[in-house]
Amino acid sequence: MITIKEIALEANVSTGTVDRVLHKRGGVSPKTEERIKKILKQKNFKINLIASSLAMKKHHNLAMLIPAFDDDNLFWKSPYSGIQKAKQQVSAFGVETNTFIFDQFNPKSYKEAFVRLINTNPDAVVLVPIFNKETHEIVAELNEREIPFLFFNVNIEGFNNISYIGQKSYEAGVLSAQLLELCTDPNDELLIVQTRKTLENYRAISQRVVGFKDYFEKKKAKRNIHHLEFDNLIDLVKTKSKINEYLKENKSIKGLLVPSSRISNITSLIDDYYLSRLRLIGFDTTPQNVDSIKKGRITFLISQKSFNQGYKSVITMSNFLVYKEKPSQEMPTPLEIITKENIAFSQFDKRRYFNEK
Amino acid sequence: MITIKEIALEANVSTGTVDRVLHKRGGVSPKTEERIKKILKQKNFKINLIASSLAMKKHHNLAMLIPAFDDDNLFWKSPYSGIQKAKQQVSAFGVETNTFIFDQFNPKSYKEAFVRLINTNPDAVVLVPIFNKETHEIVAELNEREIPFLFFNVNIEGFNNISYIGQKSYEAGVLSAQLLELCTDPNDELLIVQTRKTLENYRAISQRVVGFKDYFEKKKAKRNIHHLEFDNLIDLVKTKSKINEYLKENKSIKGLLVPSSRISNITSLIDDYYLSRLRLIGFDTTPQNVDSIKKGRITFLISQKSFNQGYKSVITMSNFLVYKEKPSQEMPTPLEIITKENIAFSQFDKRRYFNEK
DNA sequence: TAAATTCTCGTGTGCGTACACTTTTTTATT
DNA sequence: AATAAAAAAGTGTACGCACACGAGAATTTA
Repeated sequence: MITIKEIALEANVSTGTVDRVLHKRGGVSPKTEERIKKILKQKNFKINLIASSLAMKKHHNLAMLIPAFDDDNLFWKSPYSGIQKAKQQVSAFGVETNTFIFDQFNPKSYKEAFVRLINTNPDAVVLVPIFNKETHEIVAELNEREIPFLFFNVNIEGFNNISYIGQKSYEAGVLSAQLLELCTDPNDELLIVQTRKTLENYRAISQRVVGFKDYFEKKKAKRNIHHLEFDNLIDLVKTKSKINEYLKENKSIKGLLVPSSRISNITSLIDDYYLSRLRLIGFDTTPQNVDSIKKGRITFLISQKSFNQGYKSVITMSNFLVYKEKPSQEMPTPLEIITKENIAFSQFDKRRYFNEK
Repeated sequence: MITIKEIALEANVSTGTVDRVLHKRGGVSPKTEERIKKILKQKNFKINLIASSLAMKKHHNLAMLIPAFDDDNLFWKSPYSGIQKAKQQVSAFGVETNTFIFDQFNPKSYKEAFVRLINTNPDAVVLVPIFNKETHEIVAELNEREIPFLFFNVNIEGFNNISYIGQKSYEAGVLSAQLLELCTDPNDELLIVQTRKTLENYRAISQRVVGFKDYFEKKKAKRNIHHLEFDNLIDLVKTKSKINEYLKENKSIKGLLVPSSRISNITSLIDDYYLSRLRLIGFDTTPQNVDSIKKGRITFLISQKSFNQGYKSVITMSNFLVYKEKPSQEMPTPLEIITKENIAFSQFDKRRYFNEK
């Protein structure tokens, strides 16, 4: 391994001068610079990132703005865990992470959390831009202060975020259509069960539905697709009877799609009698969904590996801060297909990744 | 961030003593050790891995023994790429990696490559134990020299390898059965197409077949399962007529399983007429298979993420060398389900992982 | 020739590791 | 009980490598 020292020796300068060339900090005569650059190239010098990180020890402040999770809706627990894991790792590089939590159904709490966040003077921000209007205000503030930011899990187009890390919703919908097509007959009818707009990340969900429908239209494989929409999931008795009633009346429905992470809430309401004739597809490996698929009450889950999303967001932003490494504008998460038979192997490997880089 | 220095100060000892406690190197009185441990815990001390790696800088020699790949069989290209990537990362930690290649159909070349390998005096070995008898000899030598080793991709039981990193073949077979069951009707018949014993990693392939059959037996979902076996894939004309003939005669066959990575070789022989009525499942994302699935000539691929296997093997062994971190005896790779609609998102993320650990 | 500017050097810093060395404690011997 | 010898415990510090700053040297400009 070639070190700066060796380069310096060869070029008849000190390590400091080589370092200044490496980091383009100026103050080196063109002649010397050329000479050093040539030797660097010739010897194929690569900065030792370990030593580099140790020496820098700049303190960066990375702020996260993400929704809270609770027993009722555990979806956000998983990215949160990913963030926690990444946090430990980047801390060795002098990147401190502070997480600010908001209520995903309350735009006001989103703004308030952001105010708290911005008061800590972050060097970069990772956020889940759930609310459109408020995000405009937040981004305006970030731009004014020239703070780089990236979106994760939820995307809104038209901002200068340095990256988006998350699922492509439309494509996820297409995939769910393909799977349902494969495991039903051409004449079977399908049912989409949705919850009301305000209950979830509506943009992603509706994109999934569009992708789902487009799939059949493009293939000219006409299917009769039914819709059921519920205002809430609180009045379970009413919801239950409504959905079972519907399945009773429409005997040809053989496939069910829940385009949100709520599929296990839905399947728990369906009578076993109807359940047994259905193929069921949902999204995200929430603890409840995992439980349901293990029991055979869900056919497929499409996972967005939200643990990895959280993890990757922090790592990506940290790399940007520490190494000025620009990420690609979009980093789509894999569309992982989960069934009863492979779920045991899909869990994120909780052991340390390591070394890496 | 708490440093060793601060701990030492607090405990009234030198940094050397703290270090000895941290690494259990002995030579510390129980009383002092207790005191230091208490302070470590209380202050929640975590080793700064950056500084640690820099300080160690021992030079480890990690040797790899893996099969070659060529245009005809590209399977081993992917783990090789994973190894290459990991190589770069661990090099910063003073772990050098040397790869020795052998012909996967030639036991002699396996032994020969090993002789070359052992002459470089490696500190640890990562290998693909394709040949049973020769592996016994190799392991004997490794044990005598007390060189730790791990298996990847191919497993043989009964050795003292520190870990196995790869797919669980039986479970992969079970999964393929579930998928075929889901996308065919209960009365449809199924066909398994195999190549001859010597052509591939036979152990894994037969385990997949066992898993496949067990799935239907355990569910008491009797299926008529046909078998076709080919001696080679060279006499394409003969093979082609044989397989099409068979499909012609057995009109109820609606699902096809190729339990190796050769599915695209097989599907390319099948007439479109028969292909269109079949659901097809194969293994591994070789370039040919990827091409076929994109064209819709394969329904499902079950990928073992062999890139990751290679990557993980190197990382795991490197962690063992550098940090004495014992891996679990078995590290199963995810059983990734690939379809036409999600393959674009399944490619291993080639960007740097980073920082991690 | 003095002053200003540009270039280069030397070195302390980050933090943990490991080895050579000194100090303390224990054990054995008379 | 005194002393020597051996073992155990603990100390001090050079090292890994890149980074960046203060200061000095060389060059240019006034």
